[in-house]
Amino acid sequence: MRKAKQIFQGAVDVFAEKGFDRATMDEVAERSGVAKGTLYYHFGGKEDLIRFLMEEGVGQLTEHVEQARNQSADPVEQLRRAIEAQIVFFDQNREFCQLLLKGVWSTSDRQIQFREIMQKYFNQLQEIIDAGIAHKQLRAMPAEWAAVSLFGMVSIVSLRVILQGRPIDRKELTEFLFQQYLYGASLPEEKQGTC
Amino acid sequence: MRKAKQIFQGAVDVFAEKGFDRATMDEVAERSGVAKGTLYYHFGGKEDLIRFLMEEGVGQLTEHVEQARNQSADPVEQLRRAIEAQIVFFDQNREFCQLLLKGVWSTSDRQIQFREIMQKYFNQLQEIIDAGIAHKQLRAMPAEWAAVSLFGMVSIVSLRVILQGRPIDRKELTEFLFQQYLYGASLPEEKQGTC
Amino acid sequence: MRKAKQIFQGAVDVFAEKGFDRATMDEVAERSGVAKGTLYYHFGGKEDLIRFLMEEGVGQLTEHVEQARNQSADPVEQLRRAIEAQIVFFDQNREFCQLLLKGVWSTSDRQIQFREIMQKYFNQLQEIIDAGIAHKQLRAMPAEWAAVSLFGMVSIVSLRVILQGRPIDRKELTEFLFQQYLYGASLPEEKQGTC
Amino acid sequence: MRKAKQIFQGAVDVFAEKGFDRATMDEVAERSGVAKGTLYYHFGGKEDLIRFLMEEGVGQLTEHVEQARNQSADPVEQLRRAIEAQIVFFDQNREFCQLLLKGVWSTSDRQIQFREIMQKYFNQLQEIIDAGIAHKQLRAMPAEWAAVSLFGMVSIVSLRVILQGRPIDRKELTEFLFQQYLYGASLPEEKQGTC
DNA sequence: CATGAATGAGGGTTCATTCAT
DNA sequence: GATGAATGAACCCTCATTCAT
Repeated sequence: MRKAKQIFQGAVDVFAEKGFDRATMDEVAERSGVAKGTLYYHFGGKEDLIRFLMEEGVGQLTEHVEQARNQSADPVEQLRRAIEAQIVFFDQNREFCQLLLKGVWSTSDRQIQFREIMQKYFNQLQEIIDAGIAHKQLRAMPAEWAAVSLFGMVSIVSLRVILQGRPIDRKELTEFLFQQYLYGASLPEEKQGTC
Repeated sequence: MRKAKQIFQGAVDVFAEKGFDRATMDEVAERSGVAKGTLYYHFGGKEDLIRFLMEEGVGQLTEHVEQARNQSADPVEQLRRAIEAQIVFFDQNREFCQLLLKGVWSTSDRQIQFREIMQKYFNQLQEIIDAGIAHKQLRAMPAEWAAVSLFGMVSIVSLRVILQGRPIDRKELTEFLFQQYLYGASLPEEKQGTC
Repeated sequence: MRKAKQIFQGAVDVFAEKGFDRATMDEVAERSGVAKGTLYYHFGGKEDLIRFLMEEGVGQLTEHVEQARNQSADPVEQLRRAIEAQIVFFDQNREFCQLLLKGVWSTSDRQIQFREIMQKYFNQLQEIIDAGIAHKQLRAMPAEWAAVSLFGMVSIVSLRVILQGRPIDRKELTEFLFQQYLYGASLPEEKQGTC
Repeated sequence: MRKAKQIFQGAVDVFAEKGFDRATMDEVAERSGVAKGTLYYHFGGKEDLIRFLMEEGVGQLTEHVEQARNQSADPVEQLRRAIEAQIVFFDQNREFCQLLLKGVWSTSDRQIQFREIMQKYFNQLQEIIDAGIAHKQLRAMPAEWAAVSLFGMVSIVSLRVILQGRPIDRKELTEFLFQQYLYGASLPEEKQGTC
């Protein structure tokens, strides 16, 4: 089982750097420190390896966010923690972050399985949003769109920062995205009226 | 020049369907209705063709949004029109929409040139946002993040709908995203205080 | 079309020498004097190439025997000519002869298609035998077995001689096999009784 | 020694089904119910295993025919019994039958060793034929060709029947082949003259 | 004796690119 | 301008063999 772990790490690195199609199994093997045959001893092939990577990674992300979320019962607070947890996870797993977003937009053969894999994660966000709506803390809106747009916002900005190679100021980014998502871009004063 | 147009269309289709790496020049030629040699007569090669596609497409998108934006002087109204224009453009150019988002996440070799290509578009969004901040209609925030997160939200949700194969209700989607982006997910009542 | 001919020749040589499975496409290309890619430009792949070879070769053999046979109306004479024609053909196409017999015994995936290909040839032999039986020149017997056993006798002995690298004495071998097939191994005297 | 027996059986099955080259040591191990390493503990390698299989099998066949033959002193009767014994053996060892015939036509590397292995068997047939000629029961003919053509006839027809998956009617097939080999395809009446 | 994880040379196939026509 | 036959580097994968346990 030692080698399987090595392969996982090496594969994430290579796939993140080169993309799924341009990455070669040769390079995965080399970067993992195992022989090419070993890849095929542990995984069925390239596509199988990719699927495993995505499932494993999204599983970890989901669990990570789940834990963060469960530390509060308040939907809005859960939202903040979920955003923060996603940012932290992406920051800690920069390669996987790239991998994930590549997977999301990948070829339609893979799109289907990725969509299934991602669904677990989206469902979790939807639960939070639905709870927020039920508690009258969030306005009524299509929960699916709301979840997807949240994911889009958070990940696209996170990745942008990651790709610039800069360290992420997690607090600052969380705060920005939380504010943005919850209260939007308009001036608070304006919203709160001229009483 | 007739052939070049054919190639453009065929290439967009094929690349959108298969992704940049899985699409073959053979298939591009076939779908374009030209011989393979002709591709190389008009374009330097695969990467050159891809770059041309992206520049051309993003140019069209930018121009499309630019026009929509210029119909109003009010930054907030410009924002609404920009969002709507992007949605309309994506809806009218579904293949290119997929292409664009694939390009964004593509291999780091291409990422650099794509980032440059996209910059024109982001700049435009930033201008609007900066103007909004200057006019005290939007709250102060990092304009780059604001632009990127807007783009992320709009495109990720648009693509999601497109991929589901459903027709887009442009008005409804625009309204949702505009509201979401400007006022966020929280209840308006709460924001507007208890006057 | 020039290259296709080259490939045919090279492929027959290599497959005959190494067998279908041990022969490599690399070697076929090299021996044909074309690049490896060219093989795949002209043929779908290894299996396709093999199938083409067999069909083409058996077609030629069948036609060759057909012509020889048609020079006489007498079934027994046709039989003699068919045997001779097969021996001549094998002697002239020693590589293909080996190929053919390898194909016959090959893996069950290929066995099916080979059996179909061979059927054309067997049918021809059966026709001759059936005619002989109808004309009371041959004894009544299951025509399929008779055809197959004829083919087995002729080819197995031919190949044995070919593999020993000796030149075939076509007349002598034809005579032996014709006598053997028609009158068997027993003494003519014995058969013709002690009148 | 238990394992060696298991391997023998599994190997015969797999090699007969897939052919020597397409069969893998993995599958032999699996079908034998032993670990892959065990194969290499008992046999030197794949080629060694193949050679062992062939020698063992041909040895059994030779012995089987030897016994049948020895039950009569008459060369012609010996011939009949030899044919029958070969058919019975093939029928009882269908997998080996396929294996044997695959081996005969195999790659020239193996052809040499197979030819040596088969020689024992051919020698036996030649002995019978030579005795028949000496006793004036068979006509004078090259004993090698006579033996090889006998083998070819019997085995090619036997395998044909086996591959069709039909049960062999041993008596009927023996009779046909014996008649065919001894008296040929021509009408007996014609042969026995018009006394 | 027996095992099975690990290996890496080698095979079939793909595909961007070239060039003679 | 346009073509398509030809190319060969590079890829994914297989499988006989080894060796530490």
